Amino acid sequence: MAPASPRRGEDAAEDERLEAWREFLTAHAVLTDVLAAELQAERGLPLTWYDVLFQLSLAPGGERRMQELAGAVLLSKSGLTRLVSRMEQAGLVERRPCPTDLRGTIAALTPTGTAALRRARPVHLRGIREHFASQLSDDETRALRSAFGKVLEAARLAAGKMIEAVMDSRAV
Amino acid sequence: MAPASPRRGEDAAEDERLEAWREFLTAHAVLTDVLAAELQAERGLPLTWYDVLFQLSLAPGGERRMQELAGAVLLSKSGLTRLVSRMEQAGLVERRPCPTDLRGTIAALTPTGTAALRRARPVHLRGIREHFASQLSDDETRALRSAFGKVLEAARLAAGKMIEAVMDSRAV
DNA sequence: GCCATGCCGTTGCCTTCGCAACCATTCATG
DNA sequence: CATGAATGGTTGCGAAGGCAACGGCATGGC
Repeated sequence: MAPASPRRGEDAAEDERLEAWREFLTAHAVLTDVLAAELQAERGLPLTWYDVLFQLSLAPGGERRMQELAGAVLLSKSGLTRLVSRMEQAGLVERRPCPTDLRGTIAALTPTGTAALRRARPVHLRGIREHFASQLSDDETRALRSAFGKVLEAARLAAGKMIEAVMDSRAV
Repeated sequence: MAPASPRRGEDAAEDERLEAWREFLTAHAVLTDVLAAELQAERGLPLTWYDVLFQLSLAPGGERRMQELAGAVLLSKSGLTRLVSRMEQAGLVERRPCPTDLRGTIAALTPTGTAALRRARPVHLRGIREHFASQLSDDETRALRSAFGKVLEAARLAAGKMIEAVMDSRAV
């Protein structure tokens, strides 16, 4: 733990980590761009729409409360209100009143929405595989999961409140 | 309808990778939110502004051509035009004509901008260390860099192909 | 039962960003 | 050189999302 010239080694290790951070940012930007463009080109579906359809499909009955859904797709409530309105107008989703809470609104998949998701999902999964998953060795996959796990845990501690809703039912 | 038994191992490995993808997305969302909020709260500086200041500080003379800078901060050229305009109005950056190309514009750090970066950098670095770098072991750091490197190469290739596809579809 | 307080979803307003059109300049080609 | 194609930066326009405020409803304390 006490090498002869500690600063040099520590700085180099630090630089590696900062470089990893920059690559992390770049990889995210490039990947989401490519995946969104593919989905749009091949299925005419924005990635945010896909995300909503998918999160709804995970829920029993294909329906969820607005607030809950907002957390799942990482949007503010106003952002989700408008996103759902656009999708409703396109016929992919419908609103209905919540029977147990008259304040609430439920967003639900329509048959059209279900069909759109069924058509889009293979395209998106193929993209994730092609551009991300297939690039990882088993070791790298393990390392990533371990690293992200720790990062998320730390972030939860640091920002607690900010993150609460985020990890709940968030999947590909 | 996946095949029953013979592909179990492969599917499990696939699921691990999709899980890694999901964590990747969540980690990015959470981290950038936290870091942006910290920088804004402690230095009143949006993350995008920091990014511009930092990229300029890397260049000799603290100045870069607009187009080049746009690539470095992952914005479209119109996006950068307006971002630089805002920062110019705040006095952090200045525009000057490019001496070797009359079409070009150079964005350059002002003393104020340099000072703002000097004040903000420790805060941001502390955040990256605290929420990201310090969570990674040396092995994980290596794995991340290797993984991101491959992902980026593949994604850029794919992005290139998409551009070609667009060109082709225009039937020049 | 009643009221104060808080939560849900929507809306107005604002910011940020991308695309495409545009002008000025450069470059390639004859 | 002359001229058509390409490039650099800005701008108009529109899409998307966050914040704060609002009205309707829920709920705990009395």
